[in-house]
Amino acid sequence: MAVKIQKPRGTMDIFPSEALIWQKIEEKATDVAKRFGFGEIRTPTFEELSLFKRGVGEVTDVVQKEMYTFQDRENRVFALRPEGTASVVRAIIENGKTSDVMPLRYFYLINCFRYEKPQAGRSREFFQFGTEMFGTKDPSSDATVISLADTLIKELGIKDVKLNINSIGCPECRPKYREALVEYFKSHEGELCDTCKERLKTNPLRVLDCKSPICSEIAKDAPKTIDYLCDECHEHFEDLKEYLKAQNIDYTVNPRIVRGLDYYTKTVFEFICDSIGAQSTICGGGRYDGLMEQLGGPSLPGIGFGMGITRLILAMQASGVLDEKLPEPLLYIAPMGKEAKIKALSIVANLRNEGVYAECDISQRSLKAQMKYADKIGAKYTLIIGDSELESGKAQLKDMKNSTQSEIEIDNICKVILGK
RNA sequence: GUGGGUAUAGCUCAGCUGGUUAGAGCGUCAGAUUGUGGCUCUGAAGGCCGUGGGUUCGAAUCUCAUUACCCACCCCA
Repeated sequence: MAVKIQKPRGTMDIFPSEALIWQKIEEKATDVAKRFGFGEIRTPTFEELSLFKRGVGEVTDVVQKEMYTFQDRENRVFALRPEGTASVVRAIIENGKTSDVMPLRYFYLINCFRYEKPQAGRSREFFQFGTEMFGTKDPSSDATVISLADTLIKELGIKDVKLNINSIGCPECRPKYREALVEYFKSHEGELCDTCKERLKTNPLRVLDCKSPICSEIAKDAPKTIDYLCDECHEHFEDLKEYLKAQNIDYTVNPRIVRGLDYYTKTVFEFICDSIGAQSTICGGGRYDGLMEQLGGPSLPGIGFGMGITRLILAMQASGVLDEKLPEPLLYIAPMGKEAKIKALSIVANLRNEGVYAECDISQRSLKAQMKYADKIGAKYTLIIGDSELESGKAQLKDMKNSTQSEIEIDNICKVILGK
């Protein structure tokens, strides 16, 4: 026997009944994005490795230990995209979209790849709905992008979601904050967990959202970014809060949310759903005013978010709103004999051309088996065509729900069915 | 990368302290007097018990390794 081949670790197979949920989310996301003036953008699945190094940040975990990189035949080094933003920025610059009407607004539905250890809500190939807006630094644009995410989450029926917002400042004010933070944690260095001792040197901001009880207790009294914001960032954050209120969006200011991608500035936010396990962030995003310039484009402020599709599905399951059903045929035709089969195929073809889901036997099954099959696939009506029916031109149309039959002209079947 | 748990039929699971041909329910397919589904009944297909070593007269059962899955850390969507 041949050796079985398994799917790569952390990937998934999706079959029709589950794909329905994906389709619903994709349709809804596309629809909501459209209402906010966002158009779809599609970019390559892989890019030059250096794009992500420069875009996401050389010292981030994502770039340092989670990328799928490879060389092609000419020894060019590429990486499967670990996120969507860097590619969009690259595409905007490369295609001169920076001369388009501002703000630029794009959304995407993509697969991303990160070499991680799989767990609930986390896989190696994962899928996200993302949006990017460039060309406005006004806080009302932050509020608009957050509203887009909020609208989609609500329309998908997801319950018990909390919006956390924070501001992590700009290159102007962040160094001062960082300094104060390091100083504070240094005074508690002995009590911190080992990873946090390390983080204190590499990325002190991350100590803030360590989940170890001791660290989080210490972090409670740590200096807050919002107390160290420069005037501009402070005003931006205050305005954002006002604009969120104006749109009836509930939020919590959480001074401890810190994003792991380097490009964020000022506003950062997360939508959190606690009922789906440890990976509870269903949407994360923020402002990245320096990214466009960082990647060789003009200085254009930007803001956006990413939403994990599988996490949305988990959240929808937890909210009990998954009721998608596979389509059921309006008509099933059971032909007896070749002449009848020819007739059945022609009727079914006509109905399909009219946009109706119809089936007839394609497996040489007995009549009894055909009726069973029609029942299993949920056919609304069945029609049996045999020699006598062909001769008389009339047949019994059976309503499968209440078992009633009515005589119809075979040549009229399309009209009758379309009227149902 | 670090921990903990799990692995028997397509699915959900039995299988007592190692003992002959490996079990159930559901599902699939086929039948139950020749052209009518749902209920019931009968039958069939489908497992080298995740994979590879070891202990033993004998391993689904004990042991080691490996792979995958689940959960958590980490990180993030």
